[in-house]
Amino acid sequence: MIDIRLLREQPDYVKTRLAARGSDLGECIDAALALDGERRAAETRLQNLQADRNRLSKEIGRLRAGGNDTTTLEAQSKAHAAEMQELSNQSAALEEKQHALLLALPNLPQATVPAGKDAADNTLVREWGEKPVLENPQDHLVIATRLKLLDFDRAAKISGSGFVCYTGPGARLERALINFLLDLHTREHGYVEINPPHVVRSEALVGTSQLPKFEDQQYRVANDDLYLVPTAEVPVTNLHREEILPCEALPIKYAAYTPCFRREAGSAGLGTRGLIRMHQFDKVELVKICRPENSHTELESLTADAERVLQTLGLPYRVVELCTGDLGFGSARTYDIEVWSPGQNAYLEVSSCSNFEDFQARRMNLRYKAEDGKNRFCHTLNGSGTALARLYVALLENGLQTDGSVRLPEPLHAYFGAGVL
RNA sequence: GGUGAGGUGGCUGAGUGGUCGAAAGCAGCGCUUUGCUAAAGCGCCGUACUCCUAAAGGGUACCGGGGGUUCGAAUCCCCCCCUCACCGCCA
Repeated sequence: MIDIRLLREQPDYVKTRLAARGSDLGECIDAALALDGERRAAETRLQNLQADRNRLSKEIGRLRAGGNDTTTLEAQSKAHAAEMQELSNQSAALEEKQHALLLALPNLPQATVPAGKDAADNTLVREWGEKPVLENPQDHLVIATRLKLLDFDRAAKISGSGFVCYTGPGARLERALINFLLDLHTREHGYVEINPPHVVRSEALVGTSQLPKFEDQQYRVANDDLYLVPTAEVPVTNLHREEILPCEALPIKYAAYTPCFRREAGSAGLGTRGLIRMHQFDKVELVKICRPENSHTELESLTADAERVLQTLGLPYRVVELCTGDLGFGSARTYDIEVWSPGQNAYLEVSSCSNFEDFQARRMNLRYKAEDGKNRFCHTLNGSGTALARLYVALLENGLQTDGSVRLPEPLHAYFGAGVL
């Protein structure tokens, strides 16, 4: 959520920065500012009346204690009751409208984020690894079907399209990847492992800005008004919602595995074959909560931690920085890590490492107590430690041998128990 | 699903309808004493909004949320939410 004060004091600055995202939010901002003015006028008037009433009430108390008559003062105090009621209703209504508008505004991109319209304008930051030379690259779906790792047809029977059933060694490999990632991040990168609830309240989704704007992307459990998590970012970031953290507790680093549920309503990509885009997928997420002055370097190290996964597995990848037009709703800056997929002959996003600055923290009222005693908003960051389905794709396609088998990278052997599928 | 107990400032925890924004303690900050540490003493120490060009300084609101009673509500009444405990049912 954008600071209303920034909006009030530098509306044009906010407008130009948001305009870089490509959607014109000028009207929305003007509306919020107009409401702000109205609200404050009503509040000021109300507060003056309240001050008046408080003074009279005190006076009445004093007089009564002395046994004096107070009917005149009581009448005076009552005189403004109707107007006060009206003003109070007004300012509450205005406040609510303004809040709704503010929740609908995306985060400001950082000044250094390259300007651009869509993914085509993202900038290449670095590349790593050698693409394997394959005589006959195959799509992961072909490989997985031959090796009986996945069963899409039966998954569709029980859950509909967009779901997969991992079978036999296929299921075992998925489990191996989860363990491998959690161990890597907790043992070598200093993250604390979290296993959060997979179903959350709406407030949690508001906190990480999936709601109110992206309601139609969420799976809702109607009976209890709960939501299936679209990413572990939601429960894990919200762990400290409404808290004031001691400054020495920062940075907080969490790693969490959860399945992720997304309706992908209106998504063109859902037609994609295989594992690339599904309603349910596994992910190991990294979340950091840090001090504002450190969030810049924390994003770099978060990205490095996520890259380390691919380096350890020897999978070629590249890092791109998202341009202003491609940036997610809550993000001020994002690096995408894209793994090479020989079967698609393209790069696939596996990790999205974002700095939300204080955008989420303001929504969650997540603060820390600074050395000077002031409570300040934290900065939050996260990186999808890896969308496992796409990592899975990359492993199958990059590890394909001439005999049709798939060789797994050595670091996985301890988890999978065999080097070859 | 049933019953009970609770929700007060960063934390713990008092609070009779009228100087209660709220006792006390802890934590924090400052000062004094001290060679250092420790200890002790004294003082300061909530948040949001708002008025003011700004500072200084005012004002208002906030004791889970929302209504109500009242000149006046942390305190009385109603509804809701949440937390905890126990019981039942199921895994």
